[in-house]
This record gives sequence, C-alpha cells and structure tokens, in this order.
Amino acid sequence: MIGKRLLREFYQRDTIEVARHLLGKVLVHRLPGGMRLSGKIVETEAYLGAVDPAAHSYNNRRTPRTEPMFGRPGLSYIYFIYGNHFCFNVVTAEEGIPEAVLVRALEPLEGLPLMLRQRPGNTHELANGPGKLCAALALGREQNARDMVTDTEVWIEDNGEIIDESQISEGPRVGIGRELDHIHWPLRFGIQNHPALSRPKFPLPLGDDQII
DNA sequence: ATTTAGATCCTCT
DNA sequence: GAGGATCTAAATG
Repeated sequence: MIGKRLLREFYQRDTIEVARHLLGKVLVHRLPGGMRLSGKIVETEAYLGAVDPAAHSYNNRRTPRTEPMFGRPGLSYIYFIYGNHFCFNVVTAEEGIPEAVLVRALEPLEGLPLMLRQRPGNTHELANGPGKLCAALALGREQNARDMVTDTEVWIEDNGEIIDESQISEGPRVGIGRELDHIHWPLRFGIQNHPALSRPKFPLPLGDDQII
C-alpha cells in the first residue's frame, strides 16, 4: 500500500510541530528505474534557525551550503559531514525562515534486500542514525535542495499511521557541542521504545517517583 | 557496558 | 587551518 504525499501545508508551520508529526511518516527515494527505497521515520530533531546556536543557519548565516534552508518549506537539505556521511533534513516554517528538521532514524520498509547487500545485519540497525539512513536510502548531494512537494524521486508519505502524543519520547539533541543552554533544549523526538532509535538512548520521562 | 580514537573532506574563517 | 547535526572498531573497566 502506497501512502499520500505530504503537501506544502504540512511543512509550512511551526518546526517543532513538524518534527513531532513526521514520526510515523514514510520517507521515500524512488531510484531511476522505479525501485522504491523507503523507511518509516522514528526519530527527528528540530533546528530553530536564527535563534538556535546548534543550527547551521544560526544568526541567519546564509552560505552556499545553508541556502536550501532559506527556501520553501518542503525542500530537502542534505549536507556532508565528518568526511564520511550525509544527513537528511526537511525545511520547515515560512520561506525565508531558515528552520529544518533532521531525520535521525528510520525503520526500513521497502528495498530491504538492497540495503542488506551493502550493510548486512539486523533490519533495525540499517538506518538507526542520520548517516546510516542516508546510506540505506542512497541519499546524497544529488538529492539536496529537492522540493519534496513536487519532486519525482524524493518525498515523504502519510501511510495512515497515527502516533499518539503519549508514544513520543523527547530529549536533548545529539552531537551539538557542550557549553551553552541550548544543549538542554528538548528538541529531539522519537517513537517511544522503537527498536530502530539511534544512540544515545532517550532519557526516562520525569515523574514524581523518579530519582535522578 | 562505556570510552576513545581514527577515518575523511567539505565548509567557512 | 579548524572543526563538524557521525560511525565503527578497538581498548578499557
């Protein structure tokens, strides 16, 4: 069963809302030839642009690399990192407001045999990290700055799955440095206890009988 | 189980 | 020239 492509309105709203609502949606890469590689989004992070020291677009920093973040909501933003990996983001909010959501983990759905050929192992370890999911879905420079509302190769679908608020874990973002307040901002979201979540583990929710 | 180091190269200063 | 929205394997407790 093939879902409905997400429309502009999905992306064109509050970035944190988009990050939460992307959980359970399906990222699709249609290869030349027609084969579909896809996975269910199980983990995301919000990057809040001008006011977010962890965002590439902090203080509206606009360079050739960050240019897609200033484009229409629904654009892909894929960048190369650490000499080895790509990371996949979706541009959010209003055009000109450089915010985005990083997709951090997928549960592979279509194209499993192909993914396993290049990285043998457990299904839930094929795309449980931002670099790994780009490798699994063959996303790279070629797929940067695509308008996923209209593109014929890369887009996101709604397959009808509803993720209730009560099934969403949240916590601080990963890998963004060490000194300032923003490292505590709870802008990382995941489907609670899903086997394809990345590391590190989400913190336990705070409760009355919880000891830290 | 947790920590460390190395790979590797693009982007911006 | 420095460092990064990462990953893996190897070392350590």
